[in-house]
Amino acid sequence: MRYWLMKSEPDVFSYDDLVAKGRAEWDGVRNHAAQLNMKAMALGDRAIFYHSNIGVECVGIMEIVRTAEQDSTDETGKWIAVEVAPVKKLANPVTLKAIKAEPALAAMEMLRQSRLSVSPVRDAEYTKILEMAGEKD
DNA sequence: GCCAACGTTGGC
DNA sequence: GCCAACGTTGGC
Repeated sequence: MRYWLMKSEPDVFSYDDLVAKGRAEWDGVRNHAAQLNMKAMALGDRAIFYHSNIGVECVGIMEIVRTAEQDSTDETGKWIAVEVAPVKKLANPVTLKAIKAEPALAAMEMLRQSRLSVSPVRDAEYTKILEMAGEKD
C-alpha cells in the first residue's frame, strides 16, 4: 500500500464535508504533476487530508476507493480524478508548523514542492504523522 | 525553443 | 494583503 497527501481548502471542501458525503470524487486537479500522482494511486491506498489556507494542517485519513478515471467536472477530456472515502479523523491535527519542526519529515514532497496539491508520502513519514496525531496505527 | 509577462497557489 | 514558487501563455 502506498501513501499520499491531498490538499483542499476547507471552505471549499473540508474533511467533514467528505464524512458527510461518504465518498467523493477528488476532482478539479489541473496540474500535471498532481495528475501523475493520482494516476499512480491503487485501490486501498491511504491519503492524508490536508487543509490548506485555513487551518494549514493534516486533519484526517482517506482511502482511495476508485482509481483514476475521467474527471466528471472536466469537459475537455484531458483530466482524471480518483474517488476517496474517509477512514478516520485525526485525534490531533498535525500542523504545517509541526511538520516543518520535525526533522524526520524534512524530506516530505509537500515541503519540497509546496504548491503541489497531490503528493507522495513515504511509509516512515506516514507513520510519523499518525504518531504525531496521537493515532496508534 | 527561448523567455518575459502574467496568473495561481498557498503560507504568512 | 504581500510575496515566493512555479505553471502557462504568447511573441519572437
